[in-house]
Amino acid sequence: MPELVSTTEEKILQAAAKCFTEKGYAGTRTRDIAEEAGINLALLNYYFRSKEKLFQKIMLSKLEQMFGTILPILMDENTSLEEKITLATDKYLDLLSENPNLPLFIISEIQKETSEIKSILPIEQVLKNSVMLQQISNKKPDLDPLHLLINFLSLTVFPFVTKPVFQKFGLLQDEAFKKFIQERRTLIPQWMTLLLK
Amino acid sequence: MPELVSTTEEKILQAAAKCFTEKGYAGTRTRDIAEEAGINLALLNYYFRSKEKLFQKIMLSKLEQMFGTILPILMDENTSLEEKITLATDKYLDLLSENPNLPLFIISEIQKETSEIKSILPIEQVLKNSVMLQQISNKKPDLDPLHLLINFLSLTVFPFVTKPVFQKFGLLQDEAFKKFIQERRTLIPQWMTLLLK
DNA sequence: TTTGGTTTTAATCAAATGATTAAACATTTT
DNA sequence: AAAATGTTTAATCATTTGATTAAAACCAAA
Repeated sequence: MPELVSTTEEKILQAAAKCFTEKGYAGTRTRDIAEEAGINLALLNYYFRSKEKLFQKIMLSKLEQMFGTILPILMDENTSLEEKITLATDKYLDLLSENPNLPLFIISEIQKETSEIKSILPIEQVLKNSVMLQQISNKKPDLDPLHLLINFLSLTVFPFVTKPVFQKFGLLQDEAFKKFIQERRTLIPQWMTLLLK
Repeated sequence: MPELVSTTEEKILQAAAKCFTEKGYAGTRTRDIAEEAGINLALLNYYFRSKEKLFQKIMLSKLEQMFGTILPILMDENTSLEEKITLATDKYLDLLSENPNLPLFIISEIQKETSEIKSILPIEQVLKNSVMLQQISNKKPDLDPLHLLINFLSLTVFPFVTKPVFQKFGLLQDEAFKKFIQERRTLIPQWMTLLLK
């Protein structure tokens, strides 16, 4: 969804987000970003000092986009587990329909990354004490609740991660994929209910 | 599992597989591969002509590893759906435990790739006519069987794809992850049975 | 031991790439 | 308007990187 771009800085950020998420850090040349943004190559360094620094900015914003959406839902004390699941399904399918390669970008860059991300986003503590994990444990005391949380993420996120594979193999083109995701919007909560029984 | 390496060609192939799967095509320098293999840089070109050609060889072998394991199971006319599921779960959890970043490598490189992979691996026809999809359709005539196939792949493969993320965030270290996967070996068939009811 | 092919090495090339610089241009301040 | 500050540009630098070359080392057959 092309936002209205004004300042040079914003143009660079948007172009960088596009290049990095499509081609990864190593596969993106600073000249790609400059061209995509329609600016002079030197401006990139003028505004962001280096390719690495620019990348950090993009990665951080993508991490916030990815986890900022779902964490508040998982932490909410005032909703039931069922409500959390339908809410999270809806929010995530919306977010990922708009940003299909958001998860793949984060996953593959984190795998390559050597630096410490833990410090900027303390997911561990947040997740371990999350209300949702508690609620799952209550329903299924005999099972590590992480299984069901990962099942939920799998059912929701995995289709987007593998989208390029299916499309390259001629399976599930754009329209069909849209319909497919639309169907899962109601199916995933039903499936999760079954798994929680 | 470090195989016994003999010829130079094999050393290069193994080193290339390691580098490419860990750092991707763009993130790997031919010098990395040479160093990892303990050979002179020029030998890489002597044996494989170019980085690109070497990469194609690795990618093809990884695709075969990834799909060669499961396709025969999905196509088998002589096993029930339930047997297929337990068999495929076992085979895949074994394969992925040995090669944790196999799926992420294939997915992210295919996403970046512009070339045509369809021709070398005609997944589409194979999958669409697979016995397993038929068997799923028989059990759940009202649902696109692709949903359940993708659910199965999600439950099985997704944990490995997101492994680096969880580990970077201090969640699920090596031993815990092993145990986690071990648990899923029996859980996934149970869950699939529920979803097929 | 010589011969003839194969494999390996060190040195080097050309292109690509991240970054910098000095000057030009634009905008704001005085 | 002039000066000062901020932004943009073209040109260039220094490294990195994929690839090549010519010579050396190796090895099996004669």
